[in-house]
Amino acid sequence: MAFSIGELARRADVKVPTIRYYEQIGLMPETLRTEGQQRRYGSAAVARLAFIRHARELGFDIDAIRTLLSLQDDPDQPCARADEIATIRLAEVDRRIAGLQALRKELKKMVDECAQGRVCDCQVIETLADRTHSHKSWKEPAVSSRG
Amino acid sequence: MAFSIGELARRADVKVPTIRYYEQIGLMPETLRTEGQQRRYGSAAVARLAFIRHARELGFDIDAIRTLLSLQDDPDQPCARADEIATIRLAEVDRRIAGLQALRKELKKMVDECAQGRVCDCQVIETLADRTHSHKSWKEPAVSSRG
DNA sequence: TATTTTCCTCCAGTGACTAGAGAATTATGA
DNA sequence: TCATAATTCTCTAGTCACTGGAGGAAAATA
Repeated sequence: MAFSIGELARRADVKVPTIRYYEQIGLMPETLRTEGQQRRYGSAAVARLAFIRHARELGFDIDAIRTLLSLQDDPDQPCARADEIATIRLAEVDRRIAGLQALRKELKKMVDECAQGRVCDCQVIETLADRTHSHKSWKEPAVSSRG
Repeated sequence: MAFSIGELARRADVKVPTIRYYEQIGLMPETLRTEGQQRRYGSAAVARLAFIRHARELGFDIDAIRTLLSLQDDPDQPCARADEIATIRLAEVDRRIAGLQALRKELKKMVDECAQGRVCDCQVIETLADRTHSHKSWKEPAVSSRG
């Protein structure tokens, strides 16, 4: 019932530096320390961290999670605010899916039509260079490559 | 046929500091300057910037775009490399769409089932707190809020 | 000419981590 | 009990692709 940051990391499936980062920005509370200043956690920390992780997976940003956590910490409030956050996020996800599907179509066309010849006739390059293409205001966020 | 950075920004629909940033990282070449050191561009710059912008919209990262641009600059090479980049990106997009659709389903369920009561019975909070939920390895990148 | 607009460089900040240095602490095996 | 190995500590800096501001100079307009 008092385990290390590494153990917490394993149990909640979150990296160790990420836990320290969450503590630093106030998402995770400061916790007990050993005499040697090492952090020790209990099961509540696992639950909270799992909550955060899950919310991150669902694409909520830290600020939204902060609100969600404060709601969870004070469970007698009406949940309209939590619902609102989730609803906003849902609309965002819908927009994103639509954008990605348009993107997919274009990429597919590019790849399919590439004649595997010289660059001068390459459809991939052609398509990208085509300024007559309709520009949507939608923008995809950067992709973080992870192993 | 020699316009300012602001005009280029308008023509390619890219912000002014972004153009300077692209020059700094070598995506856009250094360009002519006036006596007073102000940048001047021609139509080639518009085309190149539009190419970059379009590629970014399609979710290519800067490194991929660098490769694509070097291919475009040297159009006698085989286009297998460009095709490969686009193919990799297509697979990535497919994965992303699948992930977002799972996410969407979960969010929808959360919102639909929220009884608009107290937080203690809120489905949104419940779902997020539920550690029995199956954790996928897929992770959505952070959302940049833009106006 | 006077004013306004646009431009310049440089530096710092964003979000959500991730990685590394260098030292201290804890756990394990003989 | 001690040596060693694994883990942890703090602190700093780096990632990506920009974005914004300060303070000043140049260009465009009235």
